[in-house]
Amino acid sequence: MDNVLETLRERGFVKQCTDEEGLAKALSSGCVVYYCGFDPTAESLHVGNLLTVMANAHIQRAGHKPLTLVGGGTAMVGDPSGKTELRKMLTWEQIEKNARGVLSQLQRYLTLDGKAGIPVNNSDWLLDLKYIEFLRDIGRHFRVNEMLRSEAYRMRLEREEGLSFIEFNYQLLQAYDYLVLSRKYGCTLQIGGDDQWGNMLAGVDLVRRLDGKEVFALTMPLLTTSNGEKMGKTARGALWLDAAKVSPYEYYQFWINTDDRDVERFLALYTFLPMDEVRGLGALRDAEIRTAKETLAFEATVITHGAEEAEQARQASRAAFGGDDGDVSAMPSSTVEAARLQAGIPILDLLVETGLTNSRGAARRLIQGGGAYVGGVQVTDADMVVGSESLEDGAVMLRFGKKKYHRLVVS
RNA sequence: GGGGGGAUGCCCGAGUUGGCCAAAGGGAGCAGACUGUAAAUCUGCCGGCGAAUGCCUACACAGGUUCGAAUCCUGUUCCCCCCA
Repeated sequence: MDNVLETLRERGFVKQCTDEEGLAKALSSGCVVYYCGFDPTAESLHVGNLLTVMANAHIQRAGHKPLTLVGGGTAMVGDPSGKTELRKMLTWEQIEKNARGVLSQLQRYLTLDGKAGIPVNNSDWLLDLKYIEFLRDIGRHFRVNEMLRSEAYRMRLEREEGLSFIEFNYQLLQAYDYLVLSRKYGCTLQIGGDDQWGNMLAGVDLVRRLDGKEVFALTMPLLTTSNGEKMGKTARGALWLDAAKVSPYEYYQFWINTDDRDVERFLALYTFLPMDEVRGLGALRDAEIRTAKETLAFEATVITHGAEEAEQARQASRAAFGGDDGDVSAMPSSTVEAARLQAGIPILDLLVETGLTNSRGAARRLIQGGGAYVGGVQVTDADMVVGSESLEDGAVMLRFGKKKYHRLVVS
């Protein structure tokens, strides 16, 4: 069994580890049962979660067994780690719904058949906990001074918003999860984002104290782009992995717009390409690096949405930006009745209806700024009416700025 | 429980001797130029509707004073700090 830890390190996944040597040894001497938690705070995962998902995939591919913990119980409480403010409480119904969505997404990246990988949900053991019992058995092992010192809580204590007691409990619950999984499945490794470090250590300590067992924790770095932005965040919010929220085309666009400086790093983290290929692509310079970005976008889209969708996204992307070749059909589009187009549709209405802009005022400003195009021709008049003369191959191609396209297909 | 402070547009943050406030400034975002669907830079925009010097909605929530309130008063909610 080759050393996954080395692979992870080489690809940039490793941030902190409780005992690297010990872990390397464990990983190379047999199948390790490991766990990684995802709190179902939304019905879909996003690119920010993708890093740990990829790490999970590498470890499973190396022959180890993941327990993917969807935190239905912990989501009832809410993790303050890395959060600058109290997040709003979710209802149980919402959490359950989210949990189903999250789990089904994880199945795209990992084999979770109950044997090679096992989905678990901490609502199974957290929801029925007895308060006093829990305090006596688990709570007494936690030192508040120590907890307060941890980065995760300190940040909140320094802020105006403060920290509520319910959030303060989060760490105990996560630590308890580790204990349960250790006992029930022989789990000996927890992985997660570096903001989880404190919670993970608490778990490692708890298992050692109660059961005298040595278990490991391994964190992934919290990525920021070279521009200093949080990875996976766009102005519109998170970049979701759910095709219904973010189409494969948009997803592909996100990746192909990667900053030059991030290309090699992202290829290593978000694709399964061998490292020598990654380095080769990362060495490209100037306009050539677009090739590398295309590879990144394609591979990343394959992993999340499948080869077929990725191919379509690539074709659409080429059609929009690369010239004439490519297939336009995967571009964002909507339909319009032939009769309506015949009669003519004001450009302002069209821009709003297609979602390219959210108000007529914004559309007007866009046109004044010269950023709107119909069929490749710049719109100069905000009162322009689009009619069937703008049709090309049964559709009208609208463009908003440099990067946003929309095909209006006649039905 | 007592006392003090605070809640402003996507975020941060001015503004609180009532009108000049759709609200300074910064960031983010969008567009234009330059480029390589990159970065940096410069320019414009940045609540909604609108052709508009116009209207509507907005400064935690609900009322009130006033010709007129983000700014004053009352109540409510939430947050922070000090004391218990």
